Amino acid sequence: MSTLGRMPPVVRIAPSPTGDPHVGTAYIALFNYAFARRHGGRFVLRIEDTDQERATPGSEEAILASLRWLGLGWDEGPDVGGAHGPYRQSERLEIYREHIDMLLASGHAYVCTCTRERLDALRQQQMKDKVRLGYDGHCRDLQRARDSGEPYVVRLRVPAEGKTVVHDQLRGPVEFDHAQIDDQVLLKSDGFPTYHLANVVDDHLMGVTHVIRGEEWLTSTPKHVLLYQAFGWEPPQWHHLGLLRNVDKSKLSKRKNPVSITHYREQGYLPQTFLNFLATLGFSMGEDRERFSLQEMIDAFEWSKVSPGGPVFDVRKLEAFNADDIRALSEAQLHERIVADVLDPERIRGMIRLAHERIVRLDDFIPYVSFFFGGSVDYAPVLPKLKLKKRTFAEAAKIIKVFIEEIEKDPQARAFGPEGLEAFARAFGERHEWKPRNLFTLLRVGATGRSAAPPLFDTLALLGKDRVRMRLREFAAALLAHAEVSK
RNA sequence: GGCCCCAUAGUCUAGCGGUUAGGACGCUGGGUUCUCAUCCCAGAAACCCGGGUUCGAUUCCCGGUGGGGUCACCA
Repeated sequence: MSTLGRMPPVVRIAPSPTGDPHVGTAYIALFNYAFARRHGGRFVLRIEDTDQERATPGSEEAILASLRWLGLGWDEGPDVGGAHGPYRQSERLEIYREHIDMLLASGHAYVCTCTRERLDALRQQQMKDKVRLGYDGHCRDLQRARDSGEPYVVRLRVPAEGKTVVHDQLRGPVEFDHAQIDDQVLLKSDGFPTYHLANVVDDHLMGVTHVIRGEEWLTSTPKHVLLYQAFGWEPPQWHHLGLLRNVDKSKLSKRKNPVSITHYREQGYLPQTFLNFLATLGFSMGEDRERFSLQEMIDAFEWSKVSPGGPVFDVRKLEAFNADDIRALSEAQLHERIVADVLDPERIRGMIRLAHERIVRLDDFIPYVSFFFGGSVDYAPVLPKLKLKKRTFAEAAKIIKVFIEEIEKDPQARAFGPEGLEAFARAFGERHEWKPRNLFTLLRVGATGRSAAPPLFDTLALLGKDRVRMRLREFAAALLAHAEVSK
């Protein structure tokens, strides 16, 4: 019989610093936090920075700041320390190496020297033959040496026969045939562990008793169970929460929705309101009550009150909650919130820098920078005046959409700094045969709703990625609508 | 496509074998208000389909359908 139930639980949130702090991270963190606090347990924050290619500078700080803003504090983490550190996976490489040695020695893992080319070809062939995708076990029984100088990875030796059952606390037992499970890479050729290895080793070493995470992990959980068994450790209790969705029901993504917590903060949603809204997505108090504080959620938290489906993140209800809560604030409190979240000194300084040479009187400042605030802008006044120089409105809409897409594919543009954006935009224009002047006009109007604005790339950077993306999406739609009526 | 998860109004949800299927957002109509917002009242709107089990299924079981996730040296 497990002893897990009697000990205070230990849970964790394990974000990957690959971009802006994601709403989904806050969502998962909230449920972990509420569960831990409900039972007097520990909440650990661990940074999963094992992907060197996707690591983004400043991302870790932004994630910590966002969670702190929401009031989801952690007991152990990279900034506060704790008994099980370090709390950044990039600082735990030695630990993973030792555990890889253990698995190799016990035969639960093996060295694989297959090249990318071979694996790519294999995948192509499997897709062509319409058979299950996955590693074919080429190196499985070959006893490859690690010291030959040849690049290698280490793979999990999944038993050929049988099955593994994941006892998900929200969904009941879920069975997976071993024939369905790939020989997962545990150690990459750059010496870094993959999520699967690092996650299991760290969770065990940090004493994590309950893994509360998104449903996207459910299908890889049998691999994790196998790893616990290989090490001879007792696995934690699994809880896979439904995934937040876009309005079209697909997994919440920046392509279709603003997803950075920073964006919601700058838009002026109150932290406790934002949390309350997230809580109603999947958790229900009962008694027809949906307005409650974090503390009230903690006091009432039970898994039976959590539903497994993936809820749509519909900002309209959040808006209603927020309006309600703003009304309930005193004037002093409202003042404090506006100063802290909307008039953030750093953002204001950025606006002052841009307005400095362009205003006549001091109070021109507010109207001049007004487009930096708020969400959508009205394109109706500028659309009739927009000159496209031999391009149709449909073409313009198209290029805007492609622009939004390609931002994410470019590391420089993704970071959303002025220089990176400009370099990207110029190259983008060349690639798609759009003159900078015409392309930039389009971007300016789309992002600001004005034909005259401060230098484009400083402006975009200061507006923030989510706001720009959201407005450009709406602008593309407005261009299309305009094309229709002017036919 | 294989495997896995999920399924009550447009959206978030309550329900845990017998209910006029409840609440919230949104929507519609009306009232209060100099306008707007607030506030108040009223209304339209849901159990995916087909088989079982049962005296009785929204509720339990099976199948289908639909949606989602996942199949990387990303997490």
